[in-house]
Amino acid sequence: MIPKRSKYAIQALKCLAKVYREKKHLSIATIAEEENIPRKFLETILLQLRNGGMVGSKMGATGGYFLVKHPDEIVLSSIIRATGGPIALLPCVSLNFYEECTECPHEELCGLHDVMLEVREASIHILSKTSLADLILREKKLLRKSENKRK
Amino acid sequence: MIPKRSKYAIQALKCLAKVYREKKHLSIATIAEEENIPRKFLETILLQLRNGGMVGSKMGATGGYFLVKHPDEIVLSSIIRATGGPIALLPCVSLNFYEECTECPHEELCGLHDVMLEVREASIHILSKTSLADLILREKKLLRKSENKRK
DNA sequence: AAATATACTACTAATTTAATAGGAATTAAA
DNA sequence: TTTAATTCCTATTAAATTAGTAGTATATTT
Ligand code: FES
Ligand code: FES
Repeated sequence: MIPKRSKYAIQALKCLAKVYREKKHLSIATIAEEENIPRKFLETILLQLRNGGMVGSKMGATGGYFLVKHPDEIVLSSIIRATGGPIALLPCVSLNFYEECTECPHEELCGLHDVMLEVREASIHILSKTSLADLILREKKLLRKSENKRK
Repeated sequence: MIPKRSKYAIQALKCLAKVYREKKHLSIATIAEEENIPRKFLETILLQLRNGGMVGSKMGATGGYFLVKHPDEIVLSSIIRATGGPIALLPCVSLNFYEECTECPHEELCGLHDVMLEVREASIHILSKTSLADLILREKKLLRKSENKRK
């Protein structure tokens, strides 16, 4: 499971992606309300994303946050990583939260390690080819599909 | 990440799988030492696996645990599930730990949900085709490979 | 009987994550 | 130049989860 922090980050960035073309920026409060995220919590998340160079901010009244890259270029795996979420199922196969398995004598000889590497690769493959733009596109498709059903 | 509990369970079952043919059973203490797992913790894990019908036990002196199914038929996904480990990256796409996303208005219209479903499917696909027997086989292959390298 | 196991339940400790608090700094507009 | 709106930053608290332990009952073999 990824932390809520990472999920909230994805939601917030999706929100910003939607206004990217108009070069608008959104305030924390706006995003928090839109996406049902606790405002103060979101504040720390956006700060983290800004320090990680994923978003930009403008201070003062009428300030806010905005994407610094095109929604096509921001992929889910980097958002999860930037917010400290592990993708792998075991620490010994995690790129960013690597920890040795004290109970396994040799990582290179461990069958479980080997399988979990494959799982990680499969997950990362999907998460790093899916961008914010893709996410929005998917939602449009899902909406069309559900409208067709209703008929 | 899956809990340590699940990792320990896989290790312990792999241990039991290795003696399956000889119809032997192993004591908790033996497995704990072999696999570097805290004995008392392993006790609770094996109990859970027994209550879940994955292993059998024999009480009393010379007692111990043994597999009730062939190592070919016990797959990683069921071990992880039996020990309460989530495989999905979000509760809203978890089969066994499902929880609604309070912040997303409609699950069917959520792009993130959609992507995370794919990730879950990919992970489960690997984990449910890998059995204890496969794990042991993999380790044999890894050993051969590392021996060749050393030459 | 003694020794060696599992069965069971409850508890404690440790860690992590989620969320909040509160004020400083910045900017735009009244 | 004051006021209102906003980000910036750090510390703290609260909540939840997980890891691990303790202790005793029960069963089986020798
Ligand atoms: S090395 Fe990590 S599971 Fe064995
Ligand atoms: S419904 Fe779970 S992420 Fe949107």
